[in-house]
Amino acid sequence: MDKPIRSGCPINLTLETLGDRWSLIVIRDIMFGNRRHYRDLLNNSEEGIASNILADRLRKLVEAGLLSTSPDPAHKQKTVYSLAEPAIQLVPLLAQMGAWGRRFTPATRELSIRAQLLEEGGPQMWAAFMAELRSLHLGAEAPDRSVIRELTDAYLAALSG
Amino acid sequence: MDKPIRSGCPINLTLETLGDRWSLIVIRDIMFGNRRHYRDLLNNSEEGIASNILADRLRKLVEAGLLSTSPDPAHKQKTVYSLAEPAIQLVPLLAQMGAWGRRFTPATRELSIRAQLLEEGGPQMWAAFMAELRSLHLGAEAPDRSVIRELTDAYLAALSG
DNA sequence: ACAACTGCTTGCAAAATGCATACGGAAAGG
DNA sequence: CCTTTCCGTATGCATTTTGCAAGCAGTTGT
Repeated sequence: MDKPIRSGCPINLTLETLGDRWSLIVIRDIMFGNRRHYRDLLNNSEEGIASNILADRLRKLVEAGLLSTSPDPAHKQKTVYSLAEPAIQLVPLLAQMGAWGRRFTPATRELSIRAQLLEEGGPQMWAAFMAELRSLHLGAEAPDRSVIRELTDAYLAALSG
Repeated sequence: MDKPIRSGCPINLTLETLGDRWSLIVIRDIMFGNRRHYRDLLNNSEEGIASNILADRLRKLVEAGLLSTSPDPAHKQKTVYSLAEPAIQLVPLLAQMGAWGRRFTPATRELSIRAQLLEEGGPQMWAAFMAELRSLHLGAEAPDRSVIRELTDAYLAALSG
């Protein structure tokens, strides 16, 4: 059942886990958009992910230990998807991806604001963001600083500006 | 001919450029292994890339401005592949990928040594590495520090240790 | 002269992706 | 209640991507 590992190189293994067009998109939406349900991820997907692909990726990411699921107490049919610690530690990777994309791809201004903030904030801001994610997803204590609010405010300001 | 862009998000655009199983593997081998020719990339591939996939990726990466080609003065049939500036600026991204893979995947010890060094070296070491790559690939002046040698020495030591 | 090597292509099978539609059950609105 | 909408998927099917083996015309080393 397990597909064979191509090599023990950490870069290769990261690619074998996350190196497709959708896995990191799903994690990005959960992380930055706080989308916790399947429908939320499906309908508010900026890129228009297909329903079967989304279901498949969620299943694989749970299997790989990057996400966890729990029933939604407020709605018997809903499943809540949460980031596990390995996914939370993708913050620096996603920050670098945003930084690179901002420089070398035709990213739009509004969608680049958050990447810019996260790049300028550096490792200190990433750590604050991860602390906040541990609070939102793992039940850790809430930190003082809300990076998500900082990012969202900047994004909304860019939209209206 | 151009495939349509799915969204202007910098993370998505980075994935559309590099988010497949092989593109970053090819860049990694050129960057860390200094493999500059097609056969070198094909035969010394740790992961066993297929010849048609390699040819396709090299073509796409050149098109995307990440690599450039030049004739090899010493061999009329050989093409030299060089990293362009956008690829050199993937160093921080690859460093983060190595760091994540080292923590959360079953990476082998020997192949993780370089990732560990690059992680511990931090942005300062990344900058030195990029300066060295600009010297090797873009004809810039040679820097004092050779990060490639540091990495290779550590790797060879790990092999024999 | 000849074998080995150069970058790359071709044919073809297998797998992944994309899209529309369907699902049984649960919630929401009248 | 009763109907509509919403829930997280599954299914069928076409298209695209990947993977593997073999081949090719020209160049190089022996």
